[in-house]
Amino acid sequence: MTYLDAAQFLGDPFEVARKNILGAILATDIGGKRTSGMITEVEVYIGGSDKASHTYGYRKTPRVMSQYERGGRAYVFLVYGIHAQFNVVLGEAGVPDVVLVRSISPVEGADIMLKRRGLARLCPRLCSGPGNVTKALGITTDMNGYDLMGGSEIKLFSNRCDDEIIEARRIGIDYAEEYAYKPWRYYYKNNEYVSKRGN
DNA sequence: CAGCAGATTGACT
DNA sequence: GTCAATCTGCTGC
Repeated sequence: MTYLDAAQFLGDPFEVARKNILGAILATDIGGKRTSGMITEVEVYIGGSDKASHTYGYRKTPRVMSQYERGGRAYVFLVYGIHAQFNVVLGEAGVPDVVLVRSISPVEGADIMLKRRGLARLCPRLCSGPGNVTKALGITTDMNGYDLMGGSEIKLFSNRCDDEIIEARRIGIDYAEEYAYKPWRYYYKNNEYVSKRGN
C-alpha cells in the first residue's frame, strides 16, 4: 500500500474529499496491532466561511489549531464529552479545511476492532458513525495533529473504489443555518458501512 | 465564572 | 421515541 502524498491533500476540498479521501484506507498501528478500513462516508467542513466548522471565522482555540496545519495531518476532537471524531486536514498551511471520516468498512484486524467495540460479530455498527470509527481503530484525542503520511500510529493509504457516490446534507449541524443544508456529505451507494442514508 | 450546547451513541420506555 | 454520559469552549452576567 502507498501513502497518500502531500499533493493529494491540496486543491479543491470537495474534489479531494471525493477522489482522494473517500475510498482510501485508514489504518492504525497501536501496540503492534494493525487495524484498517476503507473510508465509505465523509463530510467536508470549510474553515472560515462554513458555520458548521469549528474554525468558522478563522477561530483559533487550542484544540482547533491542527486544522491550520498543512494538509495530511489528523484533526481529532471530542464531541459530547465522550466520542472522539477523526478528520483529515486539507489545504496549504493556514487553510483550515477538513474532511470528517464518518464510516469505514473493515479491511484488516476486524477481530481487534470487534474487541475494542465490545461486539461479537461483524455488523455495520462496528465502524459506521464517527464515534464508532475512532473507537474501532483506537483513535483518541491525544492523536490530534498526527502525520498521516508515515511516522505516526495513524496512516492513510491510497485506494480506489468504483462504487457510485451519493451526496447528502451533513449530520448533526442543524444550528448552522444555510450551511446546514449544503450537500457536503458523500457516501457509497452500495456499501452497508454508512451511518445514515438520504437527507 | 456559571450555564449551556454540541460534527454521538447505546440503553431503555 | 426519550434520555444520560461528560469534556471543551462560547455566551453572558
